[in-house]
Amino acid sequence: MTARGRKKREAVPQGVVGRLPVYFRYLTDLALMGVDKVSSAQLGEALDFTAAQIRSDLSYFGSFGQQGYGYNVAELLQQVRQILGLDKKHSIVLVGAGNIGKAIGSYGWFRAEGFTIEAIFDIDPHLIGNIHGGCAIRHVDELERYLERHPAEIGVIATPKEAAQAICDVLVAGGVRGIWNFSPAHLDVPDDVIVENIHLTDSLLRLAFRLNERGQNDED
Amino acid sequence: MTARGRKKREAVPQGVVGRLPVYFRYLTDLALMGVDKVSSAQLGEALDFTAAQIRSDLSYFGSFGQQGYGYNVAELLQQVRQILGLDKKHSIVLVGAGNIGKAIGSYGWFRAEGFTIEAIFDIDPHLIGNIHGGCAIRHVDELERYLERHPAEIGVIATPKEAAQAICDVLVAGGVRGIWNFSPAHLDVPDDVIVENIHLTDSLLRLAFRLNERGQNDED
DNA sequence: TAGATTGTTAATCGATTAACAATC
DNA sequence: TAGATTGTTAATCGATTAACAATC
Repeated sequence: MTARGRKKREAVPQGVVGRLPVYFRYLTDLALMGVDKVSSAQLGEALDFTAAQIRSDLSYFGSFGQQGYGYNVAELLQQVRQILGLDKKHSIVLVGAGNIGKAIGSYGWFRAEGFTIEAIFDIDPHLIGNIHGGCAIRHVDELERYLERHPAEIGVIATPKEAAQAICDVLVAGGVRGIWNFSPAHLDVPDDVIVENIHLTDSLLRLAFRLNERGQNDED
Repeated sequence: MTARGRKKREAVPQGVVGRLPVYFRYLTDLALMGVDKVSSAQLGEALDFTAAQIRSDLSYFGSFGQQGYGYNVAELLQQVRQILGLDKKHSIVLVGAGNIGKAIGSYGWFRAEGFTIEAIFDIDPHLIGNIHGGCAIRHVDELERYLERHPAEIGVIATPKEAAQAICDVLVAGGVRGIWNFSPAHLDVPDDVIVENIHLTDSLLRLAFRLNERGQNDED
């Protein structure tokens, strides 16, 4: 196989998918700092992974390095961008204009990486019409009709738990292919829709557990 | 060993820790719905885990079920609460009063589960003195002195990336035992401090990858 | 060339699952 | 009691790591 080619077609393991964004973040930093080469050993050192794991992860997607040299930062970054799908544009509709919704709507990084928030919806009549990041807030009742005319790739759910599944159903019926879920609800979707969860409460509970666990063991 | 006893002392695997909050969330729902018994098979069905995995996870901490019956919901919930450390109070200082900080400060669930936000800090002079969830916002320059007088268990970092490591260092020097990090920075901390990250950008990139991956394979 | 580092294979490690004796 | 379901052991599966031939 020639270098750069896409390789295996088996689903990429969870762990690899989890590490790709970490590589992306760090390579972006290196590029910004003007570093132009990096070895798997150096990457591993900086990110607390083994060098073997990094090489193994990257080899899922092709051969991006050179023996005796390592990886060219700019080139590897470009490859990781492509692997992540950042060479394409991504359209987003955002449901829920509370604090979380506002945080997402105003985070410039997304736009810089090709994610565009096309529309924002909320149920609160007081918010309707407000402009947020160049986007007028519409009433959530219009979501269904909006999606008929303006298909979107990603739906963001930043609503209370109670509303989440119903909104999810509307988004899926409206044709979104991925859901970014900030509510603590466990969403039911068809197999061909991808759900990525940000469960704040779960995260805090994991922290609480680790703190508690440490406390338990210190008692010995 | 008698039932309910704590068992092994090896560090609990990542995967188990990740699932505990899911069990907790679902058991809370069941209890609220007035369900009083549940089997590992039923839990597995609802949560997309195998029954064996659930029994295996729980057995890290003790024996909470009864052969031929299953688990008493209220009792198991109580046990999981204790395992997660929710029977104790947790004090929090929050740094960064932007949208994310506001979202955390105003989320009632935390308080209900024993997490108390003791103080909020920001660098913006315009925000200082504002009251948020019963908490006045202080200038971040006061953080160090504040922690000397009021030790806290958890520090939340909801600042821009650039400020994150410096704030983290102050929090750690001030004695916090855990960091809940919302910035995209990779934080360096001593071994005895626990970091739990919420990397929004990584999460969106994982979603983008899965969408892109599906697209690639559909082309065949 | 000599030194360095890749991509990959084989060995290891750990986590998940299947199976079942124990027993409510 | 008969039926059901636990907690745990052994088998399986998958992911990580170590090692090294290939080669820049």
